[in-house]
Amino acid sequence: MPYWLMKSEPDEVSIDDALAAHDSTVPWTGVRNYQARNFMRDQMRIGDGVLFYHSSCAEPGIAGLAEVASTAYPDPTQYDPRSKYHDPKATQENPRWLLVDVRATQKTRLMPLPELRSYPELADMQILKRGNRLSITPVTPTEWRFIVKQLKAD
DNA sequence: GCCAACGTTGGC
DNA sequence: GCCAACGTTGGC
Repeated sequence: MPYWLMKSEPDEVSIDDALAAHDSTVPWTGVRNYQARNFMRDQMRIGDGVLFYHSSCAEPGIAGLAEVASTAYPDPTQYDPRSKYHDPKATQENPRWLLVDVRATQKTRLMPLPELRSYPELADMQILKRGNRLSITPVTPTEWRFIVKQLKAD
């Protein structure tokens, strides 16, 4: 079972927002990076584990756990001229951008970025690498188990 | 607000 | 296909 870390700006969709949504499920709109899109299209499967990460905020870090709840399908915001995610080059016949549904399963304590950096076990996490900007990154089973264990320890 | 890092664009 | 310019991300 693969695992993922997915960044969301809590001003847009926080873990609380996701838990409050119908079925605790939100469409992961707005991914506009080909590598992240390809992860969703080619590798994500229903039931994959997701670390719900808050980014671009006062205290960035892992804020909850979630799971992939759909396979990839076209992101409707690409067709909406009023959306900031609008892409004039996308057509119904040839969608450029995809999304998956994500179901939040639990809010955890916040595990802030400096704490993530403090664990030697997590030194190879993509999110911690210099210049990392990808909004979706794979997480190894070992990293997943370690993080979940830390989150449940208190 | 700053700025390093990196992806995309477009002229050639 | 190269690569400079530009735009965006995201932590600080």
